[in-house]
Amino acid sequence: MEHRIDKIKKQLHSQSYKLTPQREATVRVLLENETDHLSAEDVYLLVKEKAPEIGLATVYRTLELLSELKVVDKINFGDGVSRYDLRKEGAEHFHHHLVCIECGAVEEIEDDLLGDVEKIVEGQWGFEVKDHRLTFHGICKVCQKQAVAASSTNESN
Amino acid sequence: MEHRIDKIKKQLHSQSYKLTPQREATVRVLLENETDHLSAEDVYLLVKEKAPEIGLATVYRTLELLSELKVVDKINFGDGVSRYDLRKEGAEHFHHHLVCIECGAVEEIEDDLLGDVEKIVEGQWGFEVKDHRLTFHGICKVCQKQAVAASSTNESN
DNA sequence: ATTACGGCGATAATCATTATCATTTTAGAA
DNA sequence: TTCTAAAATGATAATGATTATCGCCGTAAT
Repeated sequence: MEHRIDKIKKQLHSQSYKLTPQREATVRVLLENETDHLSAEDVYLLVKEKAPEIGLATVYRTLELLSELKVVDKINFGDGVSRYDLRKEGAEHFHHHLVCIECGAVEEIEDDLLGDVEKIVEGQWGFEVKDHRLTFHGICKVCQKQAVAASSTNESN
Repeated sequence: MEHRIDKIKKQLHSQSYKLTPQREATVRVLLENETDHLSAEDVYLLVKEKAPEIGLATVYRTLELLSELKVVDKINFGDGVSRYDLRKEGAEHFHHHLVCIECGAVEEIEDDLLGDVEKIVEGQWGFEVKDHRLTFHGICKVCQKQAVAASSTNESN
């Protein structure tokens, strides 16, 4: 953890930004909730537990800054809010998401699934790919099971 | 065009919705600007040219309705607004986008690039894919050329 | 003709995000 | 260490997209 904080600190310094206590607290919250997809409000509430004096605007500013530095990715699942997702260590590409349309659960996929597709896009469309966003919408394992269970209960229908 | 309007009319009727003049005017605007990615405000202004009495709220309501019926897809490129994109005739899948980070141009790709990837997701993660969103961010052909031109002009640097 | 209801337009309300501004903190320079 | 300019912060106002409300209208069935 400290290692990753240090790394982010260096990234900030390289652009002559500082790792202020507020920024550090925000980064720690992101690290501690790496598997979630927190909104700015979520982050704000969590940071407040450790640093109650922080303001919402500062959280927004910090998330925006981290986003510019590509430390986090700003994503949007179609509900009205932006969510912030820490890039994995040394991750070249943005990871992918599986969003369940039943329960809303979001699962992450780290594997690079798009290598071939990117080659096609670059070759066939002459488009120089810098990043991508891939989200699948569908039914997660858990909800599939529940659907099966529900249909066997109501077999009379 | 009339054929597609008819089809949408039937889709509405099948859920006991009506194709009112306002809804028809909105659909026509979408059909006439099929290659664009209009925001609700954009649609509103265009519909107003034909039907000046229409209200913004009605446009939002209509777009929401069409979205539920899967006649349009609601997409989000990270600027603060939702955009609405007509599904192609008989398109099984949502199409993909290439967004240029230089000039903001958006190109569409109709080809199904994700067949193999979806198989992996279904097989390896047990996730039942219903739909997907794929957007590449990068540099479009035009901006690539301009970058080359600019660098040859400034070769002294 | 009456009524019930879906749909409408105008506009107020909401909610996430951004801008403003006075104050505080910080990193060097003196 | 003290001073100073720039950067950062917190509180809050402003913005802007979207949604909710509400009174009214047109239609279709009674």
